[in-house]
Amino acid sequence: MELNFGTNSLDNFCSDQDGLSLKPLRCPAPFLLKTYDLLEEGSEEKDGIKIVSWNEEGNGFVVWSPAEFSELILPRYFKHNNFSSFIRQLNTYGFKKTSSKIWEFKHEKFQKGCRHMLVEINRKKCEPSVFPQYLKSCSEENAMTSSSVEESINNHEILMEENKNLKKERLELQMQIAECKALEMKLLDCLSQYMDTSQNKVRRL
Amino acid sequence: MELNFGTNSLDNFCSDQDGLSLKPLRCPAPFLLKTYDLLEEGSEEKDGIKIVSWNEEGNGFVVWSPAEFSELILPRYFKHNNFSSFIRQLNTYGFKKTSSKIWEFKHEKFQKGCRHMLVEINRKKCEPSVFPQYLKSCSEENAMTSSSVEESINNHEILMEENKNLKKERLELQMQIAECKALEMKLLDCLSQYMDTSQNKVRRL
DNA sequence: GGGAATATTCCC
DNA sequence: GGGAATATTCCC
Repeated sequence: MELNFGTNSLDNFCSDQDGLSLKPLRCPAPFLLKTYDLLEEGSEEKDGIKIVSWNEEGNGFVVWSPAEFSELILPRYFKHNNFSSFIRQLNTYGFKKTSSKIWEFKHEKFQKGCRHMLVEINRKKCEPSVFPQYLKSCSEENAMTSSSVEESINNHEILMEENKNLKKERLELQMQIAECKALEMKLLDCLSQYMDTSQNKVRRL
Repeated sequence: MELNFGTNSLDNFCSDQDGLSLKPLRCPAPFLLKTYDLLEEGSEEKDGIKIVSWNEEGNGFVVWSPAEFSELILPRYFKHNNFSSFIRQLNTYGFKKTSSKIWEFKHEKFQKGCRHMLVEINRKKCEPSVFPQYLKSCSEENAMTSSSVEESINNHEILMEENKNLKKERLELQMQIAECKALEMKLLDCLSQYMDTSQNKVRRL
């Protein structure tokens, strides 16, 4: 079974140590904590050969032996033993592979001795571009060489599929709009605050 | 580690048995297959006491002993040993708890001896409540019962109409988003200009 | 029970 | 590398 590393909570707020002032403190994502801890918890070795470690500069890490890493390390920290799933997560959090020769990964905010910086690493949101590719949902099935009944059923299914996709797309667009509106509010808020501040500044002078 | 049950693929299409006609066949979701198999693979017992089994009528199943079920059964089929995660999945797929006294669950399409019916069980889609749900109605009409030719034509026209409207709506939403983005740009511009201006003002004073 | 975030898988 | 579906977790 999986080890438990203190913070398993999925939300990003923790209570303060003193238990009184409940100022919301950000917690790093579980994936980041586990990956960091995995590097700190002893230089992982097998038969005297390093499996995974921080790099020389301490500003990245190297998986020296992906096979051993997947088999021995991953299942101790995650619910799987697939190297590719681990990579997928690294990408999700914006890590970059630095070399085509070795499995070295870097992220500006992922550095040896800087566990506190992990909070600044954010999961990438999937933000569709302003005009999404509605070309994708277009159905391009030509294989209707059978009787007209089948054909009609087939057409029906294609229509249903397209319909379903359109509804999904609509929802996504509506959510995008909501996000835009939220951002507008923030900007307006920011603008008005700025105006206040600088007016005061002028007044004081 | 987890057992592997034939179909682990996450997409819902399988190739035909004969390997020639590649008509897409739906595969049940992994969760459903595992839950079904878990019930078929021997009456799970511990010390002569049933842990989980089909109910009398074979139209549902009962977790007789949640503690043993979580500890012994779940990790053999899933990547966890949490009863509540299992329940969460059941809810996601539309199962209903039938009693407040025992952990019995039913789904119309989940019946003993009917593994093939699992394909008809669909995951509930999460539609955020922020927006009006005037889209919730049409999703699962497969059963064209009797003199279905006229009906099918009728349905077809309705679908076409709905489809057309959806595309129109999409365009409108995309335009709304474009406007939002433009406004955002203006606001940002305004903000930066304002900052410049007021800094200059301060400098002059 | 279900919304929503993160994790894992599969596919392009 | 990343999109998208399903799985798992956490919270209300």
